[in-house]
Amino acid sequence: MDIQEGKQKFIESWGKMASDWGINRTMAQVHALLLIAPEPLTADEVMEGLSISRGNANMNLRALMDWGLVHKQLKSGERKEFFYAEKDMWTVVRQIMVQRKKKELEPMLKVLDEVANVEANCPESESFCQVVKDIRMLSHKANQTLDTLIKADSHWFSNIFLRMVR
Amino acid sequence: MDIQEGKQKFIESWGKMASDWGINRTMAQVHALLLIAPEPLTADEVMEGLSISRGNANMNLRALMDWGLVHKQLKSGERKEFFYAEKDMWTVVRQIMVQRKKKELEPMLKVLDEVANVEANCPESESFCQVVKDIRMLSHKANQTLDTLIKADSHWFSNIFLRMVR
DNA sequence: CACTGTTTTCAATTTTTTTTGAAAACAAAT
DNA sequence: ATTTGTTTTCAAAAAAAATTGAAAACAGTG
Repeated sequence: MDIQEGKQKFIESWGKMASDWGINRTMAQVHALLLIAPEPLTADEVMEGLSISRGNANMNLRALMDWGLVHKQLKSGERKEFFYAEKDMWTVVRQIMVQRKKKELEPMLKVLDEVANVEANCPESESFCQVVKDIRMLSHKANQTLDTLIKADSHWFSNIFLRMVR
Repeated sequence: MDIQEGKQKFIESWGKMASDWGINRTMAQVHALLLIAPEPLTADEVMEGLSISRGNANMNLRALMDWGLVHKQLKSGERKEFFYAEKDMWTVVRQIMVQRKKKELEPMLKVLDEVANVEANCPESESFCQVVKDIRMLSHKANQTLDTLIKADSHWFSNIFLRMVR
């Protein structure tokens, strides 16, 4: 396998994994392309590199910026915009946690909390209340854990892992 | 909100969260329905309860059994099959980790390891090699952590959380 | 202001994923 | 071996998600 093949494989694989996790495949491929690019790229280079349309490239670049995974760079003199990916992987992981927590975990927690108010008249529906209670507890724990991880720095994060694995 | 509304909301919300995470929404709704059911349900009750077709119900029940989240029960005398969900939430989480690790993390790791063999001639493509190296390390750590969590029992798991959050 | 290179938008199209439902397969009971 | 109640399969249909591309908007420049 040469470098070119390797890059190709990496981009594909990153896209595949993302789509398994409910993230637009192309968005992840744009991300991968920028991650391994030695220099910031223009929208045209992204279109070219992945054989996608201008609209698609633009939308996914914007989405990546919303996620805080990609940034825009303006080169003085140049009219074009350049894009580069955040390369610190701990920051990447953190941003993903921030976004998914906000968009997915928190709405679920809200519903669970609302539903838990029904629990007052619980005996009527034993198993429902028990399940809600358990999931609610687990989700709140997960939420706390995420908060902690998000605040943690990379070094601290490694420690956590070590402690768990030991 | 009454119990009935509460159940409805829970099923919807569980389905929404699942589809955000790349899991078939209906599969999660079937799961939710069985989770809160006080007794095992037949395929017909699932169809009825979620207004879905027989084929759909059957496929998603099977998928849930493959994931180890739902089990089949045969009642002696009865011709029909009954289905019930695993209700221990730690087991549910564990099974989900097992499956997703196998289907998603491991293939990605395999690709990263292959791609990493290119690293020998790395200086050619500095940023690519660096990114692969970082992601590879992080993924291997995540993999180890999952292995540990999967082996852990519920009590141990709570401890981990406490240690992290503290 | 008019020109030019660029980004953004979004309705229409394409692709992917999910769902349906009827036919086939299966299995218990007679 | 046939009937009966049930589950499974899978091609076709429907629904959802992603993508295109051309027009509009935008922003420097002369």
